[in-house]
Amino acid sequence: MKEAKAKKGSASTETKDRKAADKRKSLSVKEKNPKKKPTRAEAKAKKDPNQPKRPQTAFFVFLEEFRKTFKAENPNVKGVTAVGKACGEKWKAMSEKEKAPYVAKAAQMKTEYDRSMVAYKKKKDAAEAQEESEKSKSEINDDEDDDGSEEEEEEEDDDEDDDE
DNA sequence: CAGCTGATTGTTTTG
DNA sequence: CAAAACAATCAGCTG
Repeated sequence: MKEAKAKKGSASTETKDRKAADKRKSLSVKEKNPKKKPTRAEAKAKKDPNQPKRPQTAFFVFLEEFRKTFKAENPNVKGVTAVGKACGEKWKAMSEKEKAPYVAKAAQMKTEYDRSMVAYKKKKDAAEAQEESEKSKSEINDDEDDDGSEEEEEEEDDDEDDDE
């Protein structure tokens, strides 16, 4: 029943939000359209085992916790959609201050991701170099040795601004 | 039996 | 710069 696209009368609250939602869903995972060739598909095809996944956003961090709360009070909840919607509205209702801890957590995750990305980048760079250099042949050299060479350092400026 | 879908927003990614 | 994709989760449905 996916054809049931009838959105009926949009209950209440926001109504203009369905922009990237349907799109992303339509052609994201699973290639239904053989003609369509999403660019990412190629990258996915490779699916680098070392490529770190994207860091969860503050919303996701909040979502994880929210799910527990939501399910705790709504054990009858069935799918993720219910929580998603509820969380979405709640998230919007939350003040930045309340989101702050979640945002901070997300920022931390991003930092970790950044670190992983550097390591992955090095590997990737080496892999590409190897690919270009050696077209065919048996590679196989799996040893990790660090050689600090190029690293991107980011400075963190602490500026606290609190306003209510 | 096994795997995808759906829904939320935010960050990452690529063009 | 902007649009697209994907990040987690979980239960339900489909092949």
